[in-house]
Amino acid sequence: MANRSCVIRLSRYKNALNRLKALNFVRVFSDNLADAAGVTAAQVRKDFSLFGITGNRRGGYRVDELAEQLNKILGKDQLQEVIVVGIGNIGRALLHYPGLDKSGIRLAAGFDIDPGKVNRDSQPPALPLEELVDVVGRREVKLGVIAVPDYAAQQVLELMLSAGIRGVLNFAPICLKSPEGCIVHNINLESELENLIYFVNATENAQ
Amino acid sequence: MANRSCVIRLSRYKNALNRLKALNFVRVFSDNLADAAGVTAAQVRKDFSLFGITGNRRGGYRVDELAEQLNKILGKDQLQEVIVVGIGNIGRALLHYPGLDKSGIRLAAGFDIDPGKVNRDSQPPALPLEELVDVVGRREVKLGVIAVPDYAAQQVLELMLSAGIRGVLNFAPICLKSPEGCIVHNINLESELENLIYFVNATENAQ
DNA sequence: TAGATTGTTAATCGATTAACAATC
DNA sequence: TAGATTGTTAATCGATTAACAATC
Repeated sequence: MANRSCVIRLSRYKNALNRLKALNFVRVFSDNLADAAGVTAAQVRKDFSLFGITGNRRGGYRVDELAEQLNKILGKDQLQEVIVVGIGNIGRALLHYPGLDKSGIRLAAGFDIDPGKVNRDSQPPALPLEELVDVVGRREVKLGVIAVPDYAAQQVLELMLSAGIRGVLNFAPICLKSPEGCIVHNINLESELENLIYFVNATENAQ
Repeated sequence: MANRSCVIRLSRYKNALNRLKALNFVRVFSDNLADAAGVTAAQVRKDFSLFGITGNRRGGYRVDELAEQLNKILGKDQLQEVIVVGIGNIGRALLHYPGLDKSGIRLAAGFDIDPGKVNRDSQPPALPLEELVDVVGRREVKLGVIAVPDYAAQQVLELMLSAGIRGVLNFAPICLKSPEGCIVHNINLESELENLIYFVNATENAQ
């Protein structure tokens, strides 16, 4: 199994390929993809070999074939439904994030504990939290986003687990651990900014 | 200089320490912090030694001293101002992200190219893009967030650079490279979901 | 064929973990 | 002192890079 960094690179290759496809490119070399993704050509070929993806010696890779293989690895060969819990600033923004539908990801519904946030007619609909288990079970949703305050995040994760969610993106400012049978990735705005601050200071002082 | 993973761990230690402080803890062991951050105790001590942070053999670390040292490394000993460019769904959500002010980060202003988005009375104010260079220069802002559509991201980055921004968080769905003298971190919702999808499928098939 | 690019092996690099002497 | 925890060195692990034979 590949690691997180490797899969992020695959996403980048895939995005670069889509751009090349739009430009009617037929073939691409590991060198080209390396430039596009900001890595070395050896890295590109190594990543591909990990997934048994092969090209032609001397002829590089066929853009369409390669795109198809990467799409399959990244689950883009089938519709992926995602739910969002917490319809505050972040949750609402994610529910209306543009461009996801074009890439095979559908935001199925938002959920909130506040009845005032419910709106069954919006697209995607905003539903009461009590309906989460039912919707997730019925539509076999595998992915969820947590966008609630920190004190509610753990509870929401447990609700998602009981409903059958298998992968979670957590935007709440608390580090949730991946429980058995589920993968949780944490995205913390404050940590990201602190990271940036550290490196800005570090490079400044290095000069 | 530490790497990104290490600095993310420092943020986690810092957050755990703040919680311990609120509970009036005076001392903490590497074991405790390891549990809180989901790493090994050896990792914690190794991270600290990289920054010359020392505790007491047998006595662990003083919570207040340790918190202060980590805060300094992460720039939390001084106010950090941040600007946001692009007042769409994501930009607006980030501008009103709660809790940042409590942690020494101030969202100074939002900027948008659309005059209809301008609102000088909102908190933080929403200003026309033309005023970015002036505001950033006058207040010596070092950090910026990009929340514009993909086709505008590179231009916005260049504007930020010319204004003197040194660290950028890019939420636009295109991978921006760090130019000379500036650090860019990309956060791409689609890639994050693709990542999750890959690992969900990979663990499912492994069973 | 000659030349260029892949696919893979080996070498390098860096980060994490284990172990344990130092010491509070 | 005896016991527990640090700080650091060495060992391990894994990922990246370099190199080059295979081959289109």
